Amino acid sequence: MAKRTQIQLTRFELEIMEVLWRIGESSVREVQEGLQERRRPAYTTVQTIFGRLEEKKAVRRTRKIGNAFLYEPLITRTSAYRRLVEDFLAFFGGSARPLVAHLLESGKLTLEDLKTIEDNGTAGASEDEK
Amino acid sequence: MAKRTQIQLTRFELEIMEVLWRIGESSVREVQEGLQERRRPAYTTVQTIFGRLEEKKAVRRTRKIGNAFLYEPLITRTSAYRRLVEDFLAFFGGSARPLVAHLLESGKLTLEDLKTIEDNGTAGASEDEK
DNA sequence: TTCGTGCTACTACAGTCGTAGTATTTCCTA
DNA sequence: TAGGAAATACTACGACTGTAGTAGCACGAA
Repeated sequence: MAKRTQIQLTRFELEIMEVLWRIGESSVREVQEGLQERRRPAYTTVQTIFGRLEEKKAVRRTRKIGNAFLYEPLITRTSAYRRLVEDFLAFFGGSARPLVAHLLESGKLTLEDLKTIEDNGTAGASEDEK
Repeated sequence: MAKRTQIQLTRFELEIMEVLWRIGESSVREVQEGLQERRRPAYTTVQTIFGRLEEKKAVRRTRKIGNAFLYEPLITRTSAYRRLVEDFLAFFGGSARPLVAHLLESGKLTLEDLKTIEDNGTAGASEDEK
């Protein structure tokens, strides 16, 4: 194991990152405005989160425009979700199969879905880093 | 929707419940001893959690043996996990498909797995309440 | 050069969680 | 019936999260 991308993000931190991944390098203001209206906390709240994301090395300041800093993501979307999923999978003994089984049983997923995923999937997985 | 079984349990609470589901109605002491040795907190810690589980209406006291209370689960394993899964799914837009897609992409799940699940699954889902 | 506006830095706070100690009560046993 | 063991009841506390206020600095416009 070389590259520890094992950063644990909270729900809200992830929402912030989501915007950052979408619009790329940007200021606190831009990210705050990038959040959907409902669920848009105060500017300083977003700022606080940026501080925490910086500590966690999930983002970094790149430069200053006017008197505002710009931030860029330091981790990829995929790696963040990887961590999230792994943690979650721990509830199911660390293995994905019981989870999928549960999803089927509870009707969250149908056999149709699986078929579709099988057909589409895997081949076209690009878009992201390793 | 009739029966709100929407109780949110934390990791540790779920571990406690897991023991309770396994061994059935039992005392704090029994549950504590039912936890695997590593990861076995102080007796009073388990007790505290039982208090919280009681507040959340996830367990209730049934009777007293000696000077100890017995507890029984008020919710089923399935419903607890349902809630857990739903919350988690929210990260993926509430739908299971993107999650499964992610699992495949990240290698957590293989196409073999899916096949197996498809073959076994669904038919034999019994074991639990509605 | 002086303001005003916006941004940063710092501080705060309540709720949840994991963790456990202490004080008090309750039972059984000798 | 008195004593000790074990359980309960209550309290605490630090880390983490979501939330935001306030003080002060910086930059651009006038």
